[in-house]
Amino acid sequence: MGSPLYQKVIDTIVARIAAGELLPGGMLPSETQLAGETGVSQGTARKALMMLEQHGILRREQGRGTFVTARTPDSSLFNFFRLRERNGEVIRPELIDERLCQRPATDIERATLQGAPQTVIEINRVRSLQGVASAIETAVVPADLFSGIERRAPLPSALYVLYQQAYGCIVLHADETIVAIAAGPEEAKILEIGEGTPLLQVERLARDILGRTIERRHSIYRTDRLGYMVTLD
Amino acid sequence: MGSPLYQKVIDTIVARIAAGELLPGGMLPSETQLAGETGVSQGTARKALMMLEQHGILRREQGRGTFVTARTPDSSLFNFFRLRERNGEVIRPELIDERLCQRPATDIERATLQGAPQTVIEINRVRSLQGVASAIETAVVPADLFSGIERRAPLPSALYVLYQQAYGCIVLHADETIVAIAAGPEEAKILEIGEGTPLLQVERLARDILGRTIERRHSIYRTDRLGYMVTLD
DNA sequence: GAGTGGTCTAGACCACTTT
DNA sequence: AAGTGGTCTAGACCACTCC
Repeated sequence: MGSPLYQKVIDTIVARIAAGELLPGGMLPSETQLAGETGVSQGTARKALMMLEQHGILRREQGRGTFVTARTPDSSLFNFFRLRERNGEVIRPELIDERLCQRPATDIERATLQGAPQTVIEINRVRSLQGVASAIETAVVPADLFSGIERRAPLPSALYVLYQQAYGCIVLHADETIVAIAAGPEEAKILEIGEGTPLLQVERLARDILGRTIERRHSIYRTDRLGYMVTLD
Repeated sequence: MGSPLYQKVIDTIVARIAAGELLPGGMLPSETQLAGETGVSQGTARKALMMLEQHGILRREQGRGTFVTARTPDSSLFNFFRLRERNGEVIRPELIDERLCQRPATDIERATLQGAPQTVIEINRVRSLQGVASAIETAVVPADLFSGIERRAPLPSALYVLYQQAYGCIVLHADETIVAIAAGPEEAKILEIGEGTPLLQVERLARDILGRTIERRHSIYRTDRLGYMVTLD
């Protein structure tokens, strides 16, 4: 094998997390223990741990230990819900409507979602921000990967916490395409705005810790008082 | 001093780059040389170099050496111009109009831009994408930091390359706020669209290698055929 | 072949947290 | 006091690039 030793250590840790042996929030063995288990030196185990920390998979605290990053409602909100007040403050969205349905996957869903699923679950939700209906979200996930999710309704506000806790899918990364659209009759009615009002449309592909695309999400936001904040580097 | 040794190494390298002693694209001394110069071990110098590589400030190539990241027109386009075709392909924008003016800074500009400038340069440009006027950009920079920039008109398409090559400001990071707006009479005329057409408005604060906010940028995009692509993690 | 970064080891000491 | 991660060192060997 041409891969470095630390990569093997990384792979075993990621596999253990994905398999549920290491639970989010749980503590890993110490550097020396891990080194012994995997047959490498402490420095090499350390390198693996530091790389996983930088990927956001682990959290390390001096004097305490190394822990699996838990996707809490707060961290999920902060990382993957990008609507902010104009001054940058985080907003707590409120769920005001939710519908789930199971349906055949479209071609593009089959082509992009993990496992090329024949069937998907579609989750339609409307969120209210500061008392104003402001977001229409449609999440689509493979039915086989998230079997039984429809029986868990009503779902928590932060879906990614559910994905992690109930299905072991830790969402770490998302690619988004943002465009401006005019409100159609549907959106106008739900958001209580005039037809033609400019809205932000965000298409998201979310990937989990294993790099699998596990969700397609289509969101529409009112941005008359709020802004969608992102970072480039 | 309570700071680790590698931080000192990082600081000296960043200072040398900011001072123009190390030019973008230029090669740094080898790990062992750098270790000797700064009085640390090779491993410590290595750690500093790796951290700078992860911040995008350096680029390391096995067998060749370590180089200062050069902001080329291509890399600048790729990193900081996020309009893409719907399939994700990069687009080369064309400059079709440019105006510069010098004016007093507004309160918010003085509060956010490096050095609390009294005077700023405003750069207004219109870009065409695939033959269609599609972007109206307004960049505002401190006049003292970019003195004489008005005499360089017409400016290159990639402003960040100019900032780097002529003024030593290496832009590495940007925070953006995105909202949907309706085209007003001005935008409608320039972009040859109907008033009220939904447009994407992006407000950007760009920071350089020293963490200084050196540019405020206000961009308006047609997104009827293109999309603004970003990544979250 | 000489010089570069990439990997790996073994061990030392420090700072912090917990008991 | 014991255990954890954080820093630092010194040295080895490998893979790659360039001459």
